[in-house]
Amino acid sequence: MAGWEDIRAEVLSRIRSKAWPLGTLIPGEEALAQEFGVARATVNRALSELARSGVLERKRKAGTRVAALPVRKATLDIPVIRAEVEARGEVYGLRLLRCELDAPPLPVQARLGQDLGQMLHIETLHLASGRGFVVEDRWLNPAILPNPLPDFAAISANEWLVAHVSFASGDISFAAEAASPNAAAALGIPQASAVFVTERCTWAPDAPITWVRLVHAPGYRLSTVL
Amino acid sequence: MAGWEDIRAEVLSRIRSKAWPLGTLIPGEEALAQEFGVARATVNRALSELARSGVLERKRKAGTRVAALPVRKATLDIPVIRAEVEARGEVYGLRLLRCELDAPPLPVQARLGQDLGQMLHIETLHLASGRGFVVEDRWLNPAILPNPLPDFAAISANEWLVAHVSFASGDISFAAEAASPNAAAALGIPQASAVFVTERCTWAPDAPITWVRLVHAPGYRLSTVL
DNA sequence: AACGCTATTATGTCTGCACATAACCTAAAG
DNA sequence: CTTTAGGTTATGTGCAGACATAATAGCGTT
Repeated sequence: MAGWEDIRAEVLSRIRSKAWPLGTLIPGEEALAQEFGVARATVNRALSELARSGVLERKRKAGTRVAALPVRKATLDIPVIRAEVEARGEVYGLRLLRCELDAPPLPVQARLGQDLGQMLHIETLHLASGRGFVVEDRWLNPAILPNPLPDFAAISANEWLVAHVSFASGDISFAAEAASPNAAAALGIPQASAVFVTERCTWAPDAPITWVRLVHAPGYRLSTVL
Repeated sequence: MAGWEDIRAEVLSRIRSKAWPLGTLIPGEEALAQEFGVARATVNRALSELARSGVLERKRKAGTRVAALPVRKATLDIPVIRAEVEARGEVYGLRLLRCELDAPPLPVQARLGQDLGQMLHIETLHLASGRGFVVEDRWLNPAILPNPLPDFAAISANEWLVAHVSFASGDISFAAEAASPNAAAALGIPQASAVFVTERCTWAPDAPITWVRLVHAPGYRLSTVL
C-alpha cells in the first residue's frame, strides 16, 4: 500500500508542519521503516530523493536532518535551439554569418584552460519565423572536427555536436548584458538593449570541445518550476 | 565488484562511442544484468539515473532507448540571498525600503491566479559589503503572516518565509531587462542598464504565498555545471 | 479494414537480507 | 594534553525474488 512516494509525502508534510523543524535530526531509516510498515530500502529511496532536492541533508553515521537553510534546487532543461523555437510553434531558420579559422580572444582561451592555437570561429543567427531569435558566437576545437567540415549552414553546430561528439562535462552561465553593436545589428534591435546571454563551455574527457555564447533577443525568458 | 556507478559509466561510454547510437533501443535490464554479472536492480539504478539526466528515455514495455535529441538538464541552486552574498566572502546587509499594505498591480494578481485584495508590499535592498546587490520587490499574502508582523528590517522576507511557511510549489524565471528608474536609483547604477531579473512565484497547497522580483546589480551571473 | 480485448513484456517498485563505508565517539598511547 | 586506533552506528549499496503497471502487439470480432 505505501510506496516510496507516499513515504516522501509524509516526511515532507512533517517537515512543513514543523513536526520536524528546520535543522532537526529525524529518526533513522530503521525506525521509520518500522513506523510506516515498509522495508528500509523504501524509506531510503524516499529520503534519498528528498536529500537530492535539498530538503534533507544526510551523512553516514551522523543521520538525517532537515536542511537548516534550504537551498532549493531547480532543474533547467537546456534544449537545442531548434527544438526551443519549434516548441513555441514557430518555424526555425538558420543563417551562417561566419565560419573561419582564427585565433580565439584571450577570455575564450582562458575559459577553455589552454591555448589551442587556431580554432574554428562560427557565428550563426537563429531565426524564429524569420525574426532574429539568437545570435550564436562559437569557437570550436578543430581537432574534433571531420574533414571535410560538416555543413554548418544546414545544421547548427550545436545539433551537429550533440549528434557526433561525445560529451563529458561543461558549465553554463547566464547574465544580462547590453547588446553589442554586432549582435544588435544581427537581431535587428537597438544598440545596448538589455539582452539575455548564455555562455557554455564543454570539454571532452581529454580536450576542450567548444565555447559558445548565445545572445537572445529581448523578451527571452528562461523559466522552470521549482 | 561492479557498482551501479560503474554500470552507468559503461553504458555512457557505449553511448558516447556510438556503440549505441542516438535513438537506439538498448538491451533490456535482464540482459544487461547478466552481461555485467550484477543484479537487475543494479542495472535499473544505473539506467534510471541516466534517464533522469536526459541521456536515456525509458518506457515500460517499450524498453530503453538512447535519447534522440538529448536535452541536457542542469540543476540550479537557488540560495537565500544572504547565503549567496556570504559565499562570495562579502558582508551581507539589508535595508527595508517599503513595507505596507496595498493592492497589487494586475500582472502580479494574474501570476498568483487570483485577486487577494490587499497584499503586503515589501521592497528591500540587499547589500554586499555595503554596495547594492539586489533590489527585491515582493508581494506577500497577508493571510499567512502572524500578528504582529515579523521584523522584515532584521530578517529578509525570503529567510523568514523559508523558516516559517510551508512551501508547496512554485516557478521561477530569469530575464534580462533595462533597469527601471526606481531600481537603478536603489542600486546606484545608470538608468536602463542591463540587469538580470529573477521572478519567482510560490504557492502553499491551498493559497498563494508570495510573488517576488529580484533585480540584480550589473555583473551578476547565474552559473552551474552541466 | 476498423475496432476492441487480451496476452505479453520491459520497466517500476517492494521486500528482506547482507555487507561496505563514512564518521563520530571513546579510550589508550605518546 | 594531544594524537591515534578501534568500535559503533547510520547511511549507501548490493542481491535475489516477487508482484505491479503500462504499453505494445496480436488476436478475434464486427
